[in-house]
Amino acid sequence: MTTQPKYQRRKEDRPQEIADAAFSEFAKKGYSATRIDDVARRAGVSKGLTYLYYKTKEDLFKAVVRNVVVKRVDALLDDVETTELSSEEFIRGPLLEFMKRVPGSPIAVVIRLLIADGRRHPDLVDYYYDNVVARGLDAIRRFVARGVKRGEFKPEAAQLQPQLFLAPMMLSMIWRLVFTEKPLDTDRLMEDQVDLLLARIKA
Amino acid sequence: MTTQPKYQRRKEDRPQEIADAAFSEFAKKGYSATRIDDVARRAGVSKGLTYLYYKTKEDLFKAVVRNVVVKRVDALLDDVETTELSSEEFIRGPLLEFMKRVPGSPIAVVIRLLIADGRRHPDLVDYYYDNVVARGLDAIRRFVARGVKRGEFKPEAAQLQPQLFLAPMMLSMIWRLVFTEKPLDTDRLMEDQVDLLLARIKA
DNA sequence: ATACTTAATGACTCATCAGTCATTAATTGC
DNA sequence: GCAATTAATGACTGATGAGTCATTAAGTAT
Repeated sequence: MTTQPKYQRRKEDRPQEIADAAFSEFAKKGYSATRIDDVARRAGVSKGLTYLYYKTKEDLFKAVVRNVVVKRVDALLDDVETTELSSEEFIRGPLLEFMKRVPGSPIAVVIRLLIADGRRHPDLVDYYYDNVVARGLDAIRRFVARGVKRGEFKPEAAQLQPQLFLAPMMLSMIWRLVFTEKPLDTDRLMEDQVDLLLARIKA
Repeated sequence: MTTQPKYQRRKEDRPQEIADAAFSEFAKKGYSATRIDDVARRAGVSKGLTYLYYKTKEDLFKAVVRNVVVKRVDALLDDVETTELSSEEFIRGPLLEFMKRVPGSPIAVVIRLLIADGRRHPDLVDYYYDNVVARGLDAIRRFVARGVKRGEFKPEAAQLQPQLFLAPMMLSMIWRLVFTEKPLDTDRLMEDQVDLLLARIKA
């Protein structure tokens, strides 16, 4: 019987594992109610190790948010730029699908964390705004402009605030976060908004 | 020179004063970052007195939410029932005005608290849902139904989810809470949504 | 005036938890 | 194999803050 080691050294994987565990804990309990001890236990490491890779709890929090955010946004934005679909088809297809997924995704969790604790982490809010919100809104604007240029949308469409597309998604997120068990057909909400908007802007 | 007393006994006013102070502190820092000591100082009383009127921090939190909520909702709902205006006039007038005020009002602060800490206070969420959300949604539904009956709206209007009216208000609230300094014409957002909806449902 | 009731105080306790660091042991290089 | 390196541990510290309670003194009744 070989004496099995108490642990293995895995300096490449630990930071990611700790960040993943932290995401789960933050998602479950929010920032301040989450204890580093719990994060460590979930990641299967000691408390001390967490501090080897992340100097403070705040550092860990920021790493988690950046982590979750960066991965998700790029795919859709690329899609917007390269799609072969007509504007209406793209909106009713990939864009709607994306929006429907958001309220149940980790993005919703990050939003909750930003709402709850954003004021204590202004640089994080800025980061999120620059990398998600600004880019997303800009993509919508360019997409609509392209539709106008192609003659698919009326010229006035360019005047619309892009947030109008996202408002039901936002409400759906909040609804699910707060009133988890109360029913709401969030998919239909977003479909109806798309209908309203397309009826208004289609050429 | 009369020796002036160190304090006055004002058992009628203290609870309200403490709740008001707590609202300000919760609004500024969120639930868990707020210390009872700060609440007491702001209310001009000692920490111990807070515990005379509110057994725990959680009790105080609940009192604050109920306090803010109850006052605001009734006025508008009465208005919906008794207005002499046509449906469109009412929507473009009093309803829109109300919605525009919400993102900057204490209601927004309560929403933030519910998003951040609602999961630890499920009975509070229920209370809020029953007294604000359910009543508000129901009022919109009845209002639309009345418009249909009067021939102002198409019959299909009754099928709309009332949340569609509120989505931009929700987004505006969150935007202001998180991205305080980033510009967004939240008033126009709500006006545009009302335009979209009226265009769809007007008879 | 005097005794009584209770609003109000603030020093204290106790639990929690972020962050430290001396120690242990897995791995690497020779 | 053996030493050097450093990933990883976990007991400890110090600060913080919720909640307590013995004490004080403002108001009230007699």
